[in-house]
Amino acid sequence: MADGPTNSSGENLLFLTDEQLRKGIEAMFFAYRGFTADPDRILDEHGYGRAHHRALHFINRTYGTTVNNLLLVLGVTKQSLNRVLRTLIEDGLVESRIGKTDRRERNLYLTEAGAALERALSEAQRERMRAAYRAAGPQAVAGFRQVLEAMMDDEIRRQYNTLRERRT
Amino acid sequence: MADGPTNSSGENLLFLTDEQLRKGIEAMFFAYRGFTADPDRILDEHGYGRAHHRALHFINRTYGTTVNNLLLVLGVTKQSLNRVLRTLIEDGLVESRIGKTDRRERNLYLTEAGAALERALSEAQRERMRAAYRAAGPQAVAGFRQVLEAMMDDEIRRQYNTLRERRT
DNA sequence: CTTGGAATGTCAACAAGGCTGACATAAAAT
DNA sequence: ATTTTATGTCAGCCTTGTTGACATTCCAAG
Repeated sequence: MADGPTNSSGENLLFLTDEQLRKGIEAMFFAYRGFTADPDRILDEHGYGRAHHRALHFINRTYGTTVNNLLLVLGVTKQSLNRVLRTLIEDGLVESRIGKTDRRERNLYLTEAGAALERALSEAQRERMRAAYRAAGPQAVAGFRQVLEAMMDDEIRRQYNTLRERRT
Repeated sequence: MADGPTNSSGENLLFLTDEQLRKGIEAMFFAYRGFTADPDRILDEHGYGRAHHRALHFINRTYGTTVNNLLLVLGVTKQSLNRVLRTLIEDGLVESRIGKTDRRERNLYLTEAGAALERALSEAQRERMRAAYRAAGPQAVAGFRQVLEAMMDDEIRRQYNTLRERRT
């Protein structure tokens, strides 16, 4: 099952052929397609795209976040994010309130309808993730997370690690 | 390290909270960004996008593949693929030969220049994958691959499994 | 053999969502 | 008080997805 010989501590003896790495690359590509497939279907019914999903997800996660905050996490330009936000606000899924301390900022919140769509999307995605986790087992899940974390860019990993438990 | 209690065989006792699953979802999102970051930079210098990378990758992998074959793997429409292929052919990175047995088909090959770019792209991507694998260790890598496979759609998993070793 | 359908690939036009540039407004600094 | 900086919005471009229309080639039914 392991991809090469190891010593007792399981470190430093990974012999990785280009072919093994290539296989990993393709696994990542194909798995990501599966990962987005279910929410994509739901989004399509509502006339939205993946960009809307990402926005809903992170607004839900960090209640009252600002536009600036959001685009740091999403890694897109504010102009690009703005288009998506505008439609979500117009459609009544997101509420944008002028900042209390800094009136340049806009604090973002999901409305009831926004929260409902977010729930539907993330439930579909969680369902697939849950099934994959169940099929692979807890040890595999731990390894999965370790490799993914190691694959992130450094600043992003910090972002990722500052997630804290939240109630919906 | 495990995500929940397990019995001796490590199966069937995964208690997955929504928060744990949400963390996995975000890990996937952020890791995929890292995964594509290095090739994206190279592509940008050449005026290409991710679509070109995918085409180069799979043409390299399955030498002489047809357009039809390719778009099944890539999961896009032939019209979309065609635009990308056309530029690659015009730029002399890909050669398109009329099929020998079926003259409707086009067999696709990388030229020397195309192979060189593919090598540069995949080397950058492999380097990140290699670093992540090294950091996480062989057991984690095995788990990573298991979860990714479980996350794919069924037909895609078949595609993925029919990969065979190839020399560049 | 011919003819009608199915398969393969190309061309055209449209939509989503990236991008940069220009700008209004608010805050901060000089 | 005025300049500089930060946040967010509006306009327009480009890549890459989409569907529709079509030419070519193959194959099967008559």
